[in-house]
Amino acid sequence: MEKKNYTSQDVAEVAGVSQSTVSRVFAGNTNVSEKKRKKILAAAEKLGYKPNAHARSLITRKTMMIGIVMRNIRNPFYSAVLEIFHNRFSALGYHLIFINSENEEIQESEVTQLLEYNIEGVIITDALLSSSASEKFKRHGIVVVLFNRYTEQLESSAVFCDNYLAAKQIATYLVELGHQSFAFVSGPSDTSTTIDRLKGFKEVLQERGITNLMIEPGNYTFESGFKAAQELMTRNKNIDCIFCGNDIIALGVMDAIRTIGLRIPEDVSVVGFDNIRMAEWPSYSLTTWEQPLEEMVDKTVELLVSEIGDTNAQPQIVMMKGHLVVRNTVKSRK
Amino acid sequence: MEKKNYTSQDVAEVAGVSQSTVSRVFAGNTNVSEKKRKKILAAAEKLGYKPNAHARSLITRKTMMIGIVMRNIRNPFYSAVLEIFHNRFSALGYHLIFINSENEEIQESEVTQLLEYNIEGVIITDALLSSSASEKFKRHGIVVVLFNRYTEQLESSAVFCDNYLAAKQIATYLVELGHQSFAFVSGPSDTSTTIDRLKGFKEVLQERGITNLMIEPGNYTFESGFKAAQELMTRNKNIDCIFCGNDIIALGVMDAIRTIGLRIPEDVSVVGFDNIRMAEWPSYSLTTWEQPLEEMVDKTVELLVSEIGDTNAQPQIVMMKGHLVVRNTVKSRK
DNA sequence: GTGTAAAATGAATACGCATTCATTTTCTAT
DNA sequence: ATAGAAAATGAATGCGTATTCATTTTACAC
Repeated sequence: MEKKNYTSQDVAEVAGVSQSTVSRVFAGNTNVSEKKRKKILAAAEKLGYKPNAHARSLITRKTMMIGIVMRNIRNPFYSAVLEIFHNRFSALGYHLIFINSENEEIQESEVTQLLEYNIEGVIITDALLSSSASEKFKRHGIVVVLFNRYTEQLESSAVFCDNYLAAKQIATYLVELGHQSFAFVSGPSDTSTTIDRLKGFKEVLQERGITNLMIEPGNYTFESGFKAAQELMTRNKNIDCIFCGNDIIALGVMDAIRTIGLRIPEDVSVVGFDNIRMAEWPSYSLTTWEQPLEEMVDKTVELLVSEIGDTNAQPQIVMMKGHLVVRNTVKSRK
Repeated sequence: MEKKNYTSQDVAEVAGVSQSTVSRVFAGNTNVSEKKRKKILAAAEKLGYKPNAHARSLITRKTMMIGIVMRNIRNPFYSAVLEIFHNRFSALGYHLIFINSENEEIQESEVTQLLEYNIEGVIITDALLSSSASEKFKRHGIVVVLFNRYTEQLESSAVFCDNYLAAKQIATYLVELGHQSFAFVSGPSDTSTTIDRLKGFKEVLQERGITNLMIEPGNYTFESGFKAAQELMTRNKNIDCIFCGNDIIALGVMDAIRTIGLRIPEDVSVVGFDNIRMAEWPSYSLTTWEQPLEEMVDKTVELLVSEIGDTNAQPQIVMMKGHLVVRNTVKSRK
């Protein structure tokens, strides 16, 4: 059993044609007679020939590779994101190089590796993009699109939910249902999602003259939500609603509250963000904000692909809406 | 702002040396004088040069790329698996091409694409490997290691938990606590995990002369667990324990049972498999079997890397143990 | 200083393919 | 049948690198 990787030259010899013609067949070039095409395909089949993507990319300058950088793949929201991105890119013939950034910021070495592979674009989800990294990508003509994030400098395109507006609507909803004492469990304080969600929430409360808002830091994990809720409820027993930076925090918050012996929503209302699948599990049945995940991914892919084709495209910011999904974790207190 | 991708030739000209010498520096070859090395690095820095991985792989015949095929990334077990695999391979300088197989079996087109990229190895997790695909990989000298799976023909290495033994111990545990009426919610019936877990469970019951075992099909999702439990409990109200094919099924089963109005573990005991993080969430506190995830990944990586280096390595089967994690979903009925 | 071994260097080449350009073959209109 | 256009083909070339081989430079012992 041979393990040799056959080349287009080998196929050409078996088929009795030139290497050029073999190449034309596999590049989808139409200028090949049907007779030779069949001969070539037969020879290729016999040899088990497949084109070498690396040699090809050297000439075409297309690698059909996209980098996707995530930090918290264990957050079900991002598992779903990854799945959908894969489906979309796969359909377009692109391949995904998966990078799980262990640190908040994407690391230099990770950037370098992506550069060496000449990826055509990169999607940054819940990791931070340093301006140094951003510049490197730009310098090498690699398209960057931020997903569920944006940077102030608007140096790369970004697709995200209007977190500010969503938080305002959630706050309004809670206020109008008669809640009095508010708490917010945040994600990392340097992420745009956290900043905007807090900002919108705070603003509405201020407008309504409500001052008792407690803010507890979290990091978008169940454990941080659990701890935050314990902390909050011991510091202030009057809290009657908690807005959580994301769903996974909300689940932790709910478990903590129940562990203390309080009931949801009778004693405390809880609202999440994302609408991950678990939010609708009967144990939680969480009222939350649904991000239009599929549409966000679609738009991201669309932006990325179009910018790959266009060397001097301008960065675009796409903000989506989403909507409140009412389940059973909020109670009217009027 | 130039967007040109500079080559080793460009660096050579700036540094006043030959292309060979530049290549030597970036390939880590030591035969370069310190003086020229510095000049070259300075020139490379100035130009923003980076080696081209594709051109390099053409010569070295090493792509440093590994394919990882998963089917159900939304199962938290596999999110964790992906994260750990990435960490390990990243440390070794390998890159991960992520494939989310939408079908049970890895598709021909996916195999072809991986082949064209000359990946050095592929890890198949919860997808099925057709013998046609397996043969293709083998034919092209691509190492295959199955993770949490194996095939009867032993044509590729595999790392998995001893599901048969684990299921036997779980069955024994339940029997000795005095349970009388058993149910099993399975995964897809053609996976080795399902087959072995069912086999071990069944055998112990037979040994003990217990015949009332109900088997309900599932597919390793929450929804399937939920539905299965509804079905089981309406068909047979006496069931006092349910062994679930994996944790995510178990969570669905628990929610269904509680929705019906029964209590866990007072009315029904539930046991899962995997020990995903959610299993220890207070809402569930699931008794389950822990798979030694990190060790399994480590072993898989070790096997893969060693087989990459050794063209005629023999397939190895590595079976690990794991252990029961007792929480609060099983009650003694004696 | 000379002679020799070792280290450093550059020219040339190959990796596998797509593409350009020149040439040959086939097709169409008359 | 023949001119002319169109299609098909092959030879040659280059993508960016690592590596071999021959040559030059340096280091070292005497």
